[in-house]
Amino acid sequence: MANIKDIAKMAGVSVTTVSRVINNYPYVSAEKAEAVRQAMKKCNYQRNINAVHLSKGKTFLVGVVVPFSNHPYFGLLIEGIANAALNNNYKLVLIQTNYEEVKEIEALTMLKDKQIDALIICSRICDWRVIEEFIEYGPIVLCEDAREKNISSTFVDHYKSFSAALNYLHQKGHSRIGYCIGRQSGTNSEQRDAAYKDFLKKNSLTYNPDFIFSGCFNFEDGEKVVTDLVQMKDRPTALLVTSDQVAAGILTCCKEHGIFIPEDLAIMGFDNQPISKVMHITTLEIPLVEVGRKLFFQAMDGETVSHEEIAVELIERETV
Amino acid sequence: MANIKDIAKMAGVSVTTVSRVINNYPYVSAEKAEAVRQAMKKCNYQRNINAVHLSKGKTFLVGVVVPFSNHPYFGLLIEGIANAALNNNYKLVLIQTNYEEVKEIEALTMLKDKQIDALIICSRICDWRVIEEFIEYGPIVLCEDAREKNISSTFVDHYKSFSAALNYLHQKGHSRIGYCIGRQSGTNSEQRDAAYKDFLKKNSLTYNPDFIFSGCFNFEDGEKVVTDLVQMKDRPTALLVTSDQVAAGILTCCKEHGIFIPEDLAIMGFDNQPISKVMHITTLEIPLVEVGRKLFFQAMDGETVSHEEIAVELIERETV
DNA sequence: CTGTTAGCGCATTCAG
DNA sequence: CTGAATGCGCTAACAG
Repeated sequence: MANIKDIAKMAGVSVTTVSRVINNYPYVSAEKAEAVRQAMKKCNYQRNINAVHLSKGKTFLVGVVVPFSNHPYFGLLIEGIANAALNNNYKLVLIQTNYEEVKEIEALTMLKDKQIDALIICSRICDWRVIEEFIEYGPIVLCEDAREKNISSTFVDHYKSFSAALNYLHQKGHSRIGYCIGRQSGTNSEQRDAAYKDFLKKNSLTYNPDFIFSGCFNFEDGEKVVTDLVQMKDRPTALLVTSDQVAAGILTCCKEHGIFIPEDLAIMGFDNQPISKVMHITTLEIPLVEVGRKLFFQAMDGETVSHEEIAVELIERETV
Repeated sequence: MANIKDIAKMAGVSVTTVSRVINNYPYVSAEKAEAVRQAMKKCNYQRNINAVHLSKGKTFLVGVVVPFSNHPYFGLLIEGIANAALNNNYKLVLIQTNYEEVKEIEALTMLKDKQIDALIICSRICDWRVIEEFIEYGPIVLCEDAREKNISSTFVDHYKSFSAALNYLHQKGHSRIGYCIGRQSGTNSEQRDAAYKDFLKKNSLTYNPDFIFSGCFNFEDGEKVVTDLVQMKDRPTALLVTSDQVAAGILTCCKEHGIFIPEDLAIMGFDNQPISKVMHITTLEIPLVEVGRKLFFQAMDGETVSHEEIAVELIERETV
């Protein structure tokens, strides 16, 4: 395949001139520019982007770390990032970690390698100290409350929003409240658990470990929850479910087991995914696409560290 | 940041030797190797991957084109590709097209640019002729029946499987059968439509355009279908739904409208997504993760053109 | 086992 | 407005 030198030769100019027309620089005479364009067309010339990257020290690639890509929560986040990226001539490198630390380190290494210009971690698994070692190599952005840290983040204050949800449920008359969550570790989960425990304490309620269901990621995980629920003698009367998908699954399975919503069990979802609207699930809206967009722009602005808190909104429907 | 030359100088060897230890070549004396390793550690050396790429003419990046990433169908496909890729030291570049032709061309251009080593198109929007122009630049793999074409593909024969599903429904006593589909164009959709029309003809049934619902991608799209259904005087008695998500949405909304499944309406999904199991939806299983895996390996094997047909399996549950 | 040297393809001073 | 020369960081003949 033809390279810039070939084109230069063919057009009877220097490589510099070719480079200039490729990059739309001014100060090239019309005739030479035209000659170059002719030559390029004739050879079906395409510049080697790797050479550009090497030369410029930039790749226009941004890495995105997610545990799974086939999950609506991350799907929406990715969508937001992808759209912003594409509009800014950036491409996305998706790193699916399955929550394996090694994969996340691989992603970090890509930043160090300069294979990507910046890294967005949608859900962190590595310890903060290992992340820290990489910040000198390029912008790293987190989707969790990192106000204490010296890297940018876009996040919802899960302590605050979980508290709000809890209080909402309480004021609706519930005092036996449980919650469903994905993984138990992680900043977000820890914030929620803290909110939960503080809520309990404040209202002099006792902590019941059976009321906490972890490993709840997808619709189908709602089935396990209901299976457990059915076998409990003292069931919670309300459930805070950190994903609308799971809430939908619970709702569906409850119907099968004759558990009426919200009479027997109040359910509150999270995210305001489309499914929650169809199923009339009361939920806490999180504008994930917008979060993704913001994450991207923070990743682009490697200079300044900023922390954007995203407001959530309670959407009252029919499951509480 | 230190480069290979600095390390060479520091270790008192040549760059080649440094390169050799970096790449674990044999034939390097233990002492020199050790000296190099020391120097690398001391400088926290990291090789610039772009230089490697330029030098080798390879990027270990494979592009994946999907219309949306937050869709369970593509999510599963991506998962399969991503896992295979990661196990083979390849990274994934995700190109979300939203079914815009330009985006797909951008992806094709990345191949031409040599920014990616191969391209997997999970759902094609471009005309075949434009794809064709790019095959000289690197392996392009399609997830659709491309047996007539000179590029590799992994696919299910949608004509065959749709026919099988139709016959199954027919033999269950249905003759008023409709179907729900994502987009109407595209190889897969056309194959299905052909199967549908042939089925109708063979059984002397009349074609009713109202029985075809397009734009059905997600759970929430089931709502529209049911809204339409409710207003029809002569409803179909069975629906073939090309996505379990949509089937689940239809099922859920039907319940709300007092339409009993399968008595009033039989529903058959596609893919055998987890949600179909929870909701007991009869479906046609497509091993998407496996499809993704195969796509990746075809993309890697740029030499040979192969076509892998994937068998589907009918999973009988309770909605037919 | 080791080093020299010539690319990989392009961008970018710096003179003219 | 133009081009020669240099560098980006690394790999891979090739010669020893």
